[in-house]
Amino acid sequence: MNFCIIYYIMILMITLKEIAERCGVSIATVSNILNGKTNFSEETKERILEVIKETGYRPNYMARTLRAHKTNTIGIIVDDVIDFSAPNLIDGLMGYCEGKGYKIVLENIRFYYKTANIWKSHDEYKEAVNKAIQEMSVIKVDGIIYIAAHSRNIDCIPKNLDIPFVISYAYDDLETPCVVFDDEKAGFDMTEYLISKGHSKIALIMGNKDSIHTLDRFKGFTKAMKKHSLPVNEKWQYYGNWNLESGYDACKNLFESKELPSAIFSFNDIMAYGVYKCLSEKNLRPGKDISVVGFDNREVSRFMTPELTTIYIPLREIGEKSADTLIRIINGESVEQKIALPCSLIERDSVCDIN
Amino acid sequence: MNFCIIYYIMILMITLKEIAERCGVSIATVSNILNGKTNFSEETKERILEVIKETGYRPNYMARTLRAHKTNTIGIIVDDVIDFSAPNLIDGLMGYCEGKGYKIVLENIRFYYKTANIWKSHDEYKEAVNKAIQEMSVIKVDGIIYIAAHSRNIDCIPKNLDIPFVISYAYDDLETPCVVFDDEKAGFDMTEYLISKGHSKIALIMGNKDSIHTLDRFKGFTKAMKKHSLPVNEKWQYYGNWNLESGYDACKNLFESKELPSAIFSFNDIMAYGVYKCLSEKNLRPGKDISVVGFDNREVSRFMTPELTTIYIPLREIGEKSADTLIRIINGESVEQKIALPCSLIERDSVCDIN
DNA sequence: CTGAAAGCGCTTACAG
DNA sequence: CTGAAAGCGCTTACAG
Repeated sequence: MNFCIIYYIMILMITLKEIAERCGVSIATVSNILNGKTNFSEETKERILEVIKETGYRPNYMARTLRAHKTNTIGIIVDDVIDFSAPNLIDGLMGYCEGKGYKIVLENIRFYYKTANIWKSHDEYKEAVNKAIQEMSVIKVDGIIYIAAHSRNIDCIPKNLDIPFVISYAYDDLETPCVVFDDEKAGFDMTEYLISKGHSKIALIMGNKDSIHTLDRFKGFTKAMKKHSLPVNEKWQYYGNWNLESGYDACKNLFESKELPSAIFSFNDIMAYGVYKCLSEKNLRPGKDISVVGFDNREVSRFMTPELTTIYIPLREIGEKSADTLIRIINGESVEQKIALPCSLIERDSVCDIN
Repeated sequence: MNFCIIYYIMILMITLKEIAERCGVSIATVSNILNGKTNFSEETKERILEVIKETGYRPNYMARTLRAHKTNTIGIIVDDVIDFSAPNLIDGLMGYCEGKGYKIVLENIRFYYKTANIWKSHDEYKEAVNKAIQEMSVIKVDGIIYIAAHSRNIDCIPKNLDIPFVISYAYDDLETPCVVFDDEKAGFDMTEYLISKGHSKIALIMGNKDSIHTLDRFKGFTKAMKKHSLPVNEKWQYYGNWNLESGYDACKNLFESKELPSAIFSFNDIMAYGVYKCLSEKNLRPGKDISVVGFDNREVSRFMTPELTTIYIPLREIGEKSADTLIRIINGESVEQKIALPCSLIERDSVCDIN
């Protein structure tokens, strides 16, 4: 039965005109009823609705939007779909859009892939984003959401762009609305958690020095330490580059210090895994001899032994909020310029209470 | 400079008519030149191309496709973007389409999310797929690719659908072209690899009993054993459900056998991780006391200690091949009905040579 | 080599 | 309460 209806649409391609003929009315009448205009006799209205249902008629999208200037389509430009945060972000976003009757067009910049293999300069990246925006503009999307792979200043969105635009997981210099998560608070919360477990000697394995994520998490850490009047040992602060090896190396260096910390706060789960590796070589047990925490709640964090205490980033929620914000803009409502969603701490078994 | 061009398009919205006026020719002439028709005086052609470039004119997509019936858009219907295989599949596919000048529209069925939370029956799923296909048909995509989350008979594609259609990562009863990977050969290869390392006593921790993946990998295993005239011990064969716990449980049960195998072939990496867990409780070292191999090459396989030997599934290649197949169909070329891409074995440190 | 005109399938004032 | 008509921005025979 379902199938029959589909056949109709695809093979017969019924038009407004035919519906009108079958009902003995004008196409204007059918169109108006279809668009929810009122003031029609119940009789004609019912007859038309009946025929529409029978035939499985669906308006021609191209014709409609050629006139009506609204496509009910939202464009997503994503830095890279293979980034760990992208799927959940996209899922949250699409789930929300679906509920509101929007279609999704996707452009994949392939940021990681291309920076590693193809792109020679930042200009090339900018050009790719511009091209993506142009594509979106050609098909007249109602709005665009840019999904970044990491927090940074997105500097390639044209000023005065007349398409509603929202940035997800990053921000820009202009007044473009953005939805991010609260790195600083997460850094603060994790630090306070460690302190609550009796840890005052906390080592840091951070990300790249110029990363916004590094900066903000560090700010949160510092605030928490200050709040509890705890001294911060700069010798225990390392910069990594988010990958396993850098976590491993940092941990190794750490053990050359005279005094050792009781806990290691790694700014992502992958580096925390490097720490585990290093500890195991030294016959030290994470969560027993020394506490370790991560960030991101990557799949690997559940598979580590002991399971890693970490920070959950509300990816799905960021996606939903981004979509909500964009749709508000489309509808002419006012929105906050910057929305920072809170993370939450996932307590597992990698921290011991030394109180 | 880039930006200026964009502004033009978006704000001024130049039309064919205006180009024609500026050049002192008819819109038909401009349109024809734009569409690569020949037989025009070099002079007019140059003048028109010049003005088009100057103004940054781009044809109105809606108007063009309303007439021309080709959208250069491909629809992707994906079981679930948050499935582990989806991002690379999508990436491969989009990379290929981009190169060929196609746009991508995405529909996310949210298979896992919905089966777990919302969907009550298979019919609801079918309806969702039908709805997605309808949406695609309304916007007149040139073709559709269905990306499945696991191999199975996709039974909800309308027969005689007049839109080119390709199934990725699964297949159907009809003659719909599909691109999958060769589970059986991968099972065979892994088994032969273990045999080459001196293992003849091989335990199996498989997936669900009715899974195509389970069936095919098992078939490959059996073939390899037979080829080398090795006996198969059915007591060492367990069915899991792909998750950590089932791998753990199977391993635990295995150790109640009188005789123990020298290697365990887990049909995915996650269950292999459960095996690692179980072994560590028994103070047995994977890769030393007993060999373990997995399947999928999930991120976690690189993070296990010792790193897991596993099977790489050519996700990106499947995506590319699917796109290639679809575009061939769109262009009226003939294609193979079923394409099975080979996997490859990734040798790491979880197998010891006992020759 | 170039252009007038019909038409793709709709929406939207406007008239009655 | 309903409909004739213009028009969205293009493409495509067809005529010259």
